[in-house]
Amino acid sequence: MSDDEFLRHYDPQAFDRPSITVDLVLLAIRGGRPSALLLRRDAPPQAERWALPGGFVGIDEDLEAAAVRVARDKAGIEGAQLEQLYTFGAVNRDPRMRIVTVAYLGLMAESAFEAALGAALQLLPAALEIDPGGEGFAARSPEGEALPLAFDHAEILGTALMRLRGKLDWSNVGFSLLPERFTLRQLQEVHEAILGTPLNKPAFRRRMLDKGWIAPTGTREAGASFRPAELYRFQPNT
Amino acid sequence: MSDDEFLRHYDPQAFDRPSITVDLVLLAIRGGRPSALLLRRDAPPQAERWALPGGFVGIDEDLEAAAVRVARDKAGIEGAQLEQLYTFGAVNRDPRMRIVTVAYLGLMAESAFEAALGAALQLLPAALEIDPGGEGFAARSPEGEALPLAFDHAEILGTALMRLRGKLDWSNVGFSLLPERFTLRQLQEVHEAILGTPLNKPAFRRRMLDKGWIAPTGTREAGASFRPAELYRFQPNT
DNA sequence: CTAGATATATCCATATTGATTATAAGAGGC
DNA sequence: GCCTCTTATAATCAATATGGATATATCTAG
Repeated sequence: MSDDEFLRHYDPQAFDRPSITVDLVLLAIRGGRPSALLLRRDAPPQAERWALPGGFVGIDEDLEAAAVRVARDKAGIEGAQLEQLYTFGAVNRDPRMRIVTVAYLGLMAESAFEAALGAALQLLPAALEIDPGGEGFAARSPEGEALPLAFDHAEILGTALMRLRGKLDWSNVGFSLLPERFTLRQLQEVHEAILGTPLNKPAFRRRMLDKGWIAPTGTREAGASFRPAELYRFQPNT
Repeated sequence: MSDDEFLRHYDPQAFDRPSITVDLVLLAIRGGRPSALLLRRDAPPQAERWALPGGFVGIDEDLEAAAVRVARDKAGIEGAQLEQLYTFGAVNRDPRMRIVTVAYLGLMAESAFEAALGAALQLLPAALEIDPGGEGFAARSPEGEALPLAFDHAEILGTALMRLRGKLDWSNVGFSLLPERFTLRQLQEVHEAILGTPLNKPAFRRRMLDKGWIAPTGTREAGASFRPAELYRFQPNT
């Protein structure tokens, strides 16, 4: 069934007010690149395109509660830390009917990302390649194919990447993408993946330590064939 | 009619999906303080409390179009420059029914603010006194009385002030609050009003000029009984 | 022409940043 | 046990940005 055929059987005037959904941008740094969890649509409209996990907001459900529920039901993620991103409400963003969606951004460590992939087999990890020039990006499958995105989800993902870059050096978003204990090099790699540019190592160390956000744990990374680095943990500012 | 009495005649289950509204935070710097345009509610619920201008989003209306329409119809502001602020959707934020509201932020020069006050007589200019400590604020009438705010509109206004502070030194929000041509001292006063702290004058001048955002016009301010200052205009970065 | 007020420019001490170089600490080969 | 390799961590220096103070310029009012 094509999009056109589907729409012929759909009554867009069935309701007189917009529906409200939440859509989730669930991100981790995977192999040095920001990556999002996407679902392949198997029914029209936009069949075979890739979409963000989402769902309708219940009449007695807070927006954030709906987002947490979608994270659990569609991505197998329990107790996700979600932040409201932006609300998308263009009239024709969904061909079926008027839907306003509140996008949420969830950040997780690579291990949680892999766990979600294992728990919900329909999920695909899409690497988001940031254009060197600046604004745009491309979503690619693990095999390197460009992924066509459904509806306005490319715009939502782009907004998420911009938000991430903007908050990087004054908020704790960097730590949300790392395990509880991490080395300074891992932290720097996360920053570099988000910014898309290499950073100066000593200056980065100094800035991070001076901010007072991280505390050494006294333990060191294991399994390296060279000098192991100190493990730090995130410590909200006093 | 009290709120309780009103609610007894209201059926909160009349509809099965949330309604969507836009609420507008219309700000200017007035007499050295951030000030917002508010409307006094004359009917329950929350009668006699002060509310942000707002309205329902039409089924065939983009979110931003609805915000522009509300700015025109309820505040007499034509062609407002509005930026989406945040979406508030707590289940009980409105006692009548489930309403999700998308808040928009509009900045204007003091002259446009005064013009709006003259055009829509129901509007009240509320000065927003930022608590010295940090987060909170108080809304005061021109006579200095504390204004009780309706629904969650205090939270919305607080979010607007935080957004304004956050964007101040890397975006053009400062210029949106000034007339087309302005002196460096006016620009500094706007920044000080938003931050709530005095700023170093030579350092402020240097930073603003170095950013390349402003260009001298060659004309000078008039009517001063002392040396007139150069008038600058905003020039988006090349 | 002078006084008063404010704009604008200059100067210096200090903090921050980019970049390079030096030292420390572990693993593994011999 | 010692050497080498690799990376972590520290130290150093120059360049830049910032806070604060002072000096100079330019207007109005009288």
